[in-house]
Amino acid sequence: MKRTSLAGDSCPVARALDVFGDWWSLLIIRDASLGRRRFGEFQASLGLAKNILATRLRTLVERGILKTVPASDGSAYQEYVLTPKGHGIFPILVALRQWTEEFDEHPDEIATIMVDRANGKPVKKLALLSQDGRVLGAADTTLKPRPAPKRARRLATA
Amino acid sequence: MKRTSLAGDSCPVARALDVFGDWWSLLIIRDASLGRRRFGEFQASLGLAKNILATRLRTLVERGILKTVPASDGSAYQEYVLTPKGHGIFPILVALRQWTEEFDEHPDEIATIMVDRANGKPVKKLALLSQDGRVLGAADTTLKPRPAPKRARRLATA
DNA sequence: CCAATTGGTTGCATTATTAAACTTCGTTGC
DNA sequence: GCAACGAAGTTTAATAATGCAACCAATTGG
Repeated sequence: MKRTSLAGDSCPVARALDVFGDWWSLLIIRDASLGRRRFGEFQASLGLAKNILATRLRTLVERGILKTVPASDGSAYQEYVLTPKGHGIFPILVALRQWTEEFDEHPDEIATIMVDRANGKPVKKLALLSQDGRVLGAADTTLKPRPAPKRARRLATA
Repeated sequence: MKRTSLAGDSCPVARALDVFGDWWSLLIIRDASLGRRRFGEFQASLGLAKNILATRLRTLVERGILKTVPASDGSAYQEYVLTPKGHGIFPILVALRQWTEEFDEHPDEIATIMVDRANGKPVKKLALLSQDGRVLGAADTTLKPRPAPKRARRLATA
C-alpha cells in the first residue's frame, strides 16, 4: 500500500502535481523564486521540519526543479536555485496568488501584491487567449486528443 | 503535532494551497470542471479510496469550492458542482497543464490538448500583462506591501 | 583551537492515506 | 410490495508520511 503516484497518468495536470503537488514543494519553489537559496533560509521562512525540508529539496533537485550550486558568498556551503524547469512554475504561482486575491474570505490578511517592476503598478489578471487574440474562459475551451507528433513525413506509428 | 496549517499565512500562494493544495483536491476540481458530478464518477475516474474522496468532497463543500445539488437525472442522489469560487480555479489548472506541456520529460504520454471551442485551435500560453499591455516574466515583477483598502475616507486603522 | 552556526540525519510519536469489509439508503425487477 | 442490486458513504486495521526533538559532522568566527 503505497501512496498512489500520478507519474504515469496521461493528464498533464496530474503529471504536474506528481512533480510538485505535495504540501510543501510549491512553497519552497515560491521561496526560491523570491531569491531564497540556503537551507536555513527555507527552514526559517517556512517553519517546516528540517528532515522534511531535506527530503523535499532532494526530490526537487532529482526532478530538475532545483539545482545545487556552490554558495554565492564564497563559503563552502551549497545553495539551491531554480532551473529553467523550475522558473517555468512561475505562472502557476501567479495563478494561485490571483485566485486568493479574488476569492479569499479575508483579503485583508494578504500581505503583498504583485506589481510591474518597471512602474510599480499592479499586474493584470492572467489571460488565456485564443490564436486570434480573444480572451477565453473555461467554457470557451475543450480538450482534444493530442495530435501525433509529426515525424519527418512517414507512416504514423508504422 | 498536527499537520501544519497555512490558513493564517499572509502569503496568497500559501492561502490558496491551504484550501486545495493537498494530493487529491485539485484533481477532483479538474474532474468537476470536466463535467463530472457524481461520487461514483469521481471515484472511478481518480481511483482513490472512497473514504478519502468522501472527506475531500466534504471539505471542498465546506470551503465553498463545490456545492451539492439534487441529481440532474431526477434520482434522489446528490451531485457535486463547482461554485463560482471553484470555477475560479480554472486558470490554475491551465497553468499546471501548460507547465507539463512545456517541461515534461515524456510529452508523448500527454493525452489531450486544450483547444478553443470556437475553432478547435490550441489555446495560447497564459500571459501575464502589465497595465499598459506588456508581457511580463518573473523578473519583470516584484511584490509590494498591499495598500490599505480605502474605507470611505477616514483615518486609516483609526 | 574552541565555540557557535550550518546543514543535515536518526528515532519516535502522531497523523494521513490506503484497501477492504460493512452499512445504509435508493432503485429496479417482478 | 418485496427481494436483489447498485450508489454513496462509514468503519476498521495496516502502512506510509509528517512533525518534533535530539544528535552529529563539517564550517565558520574569534
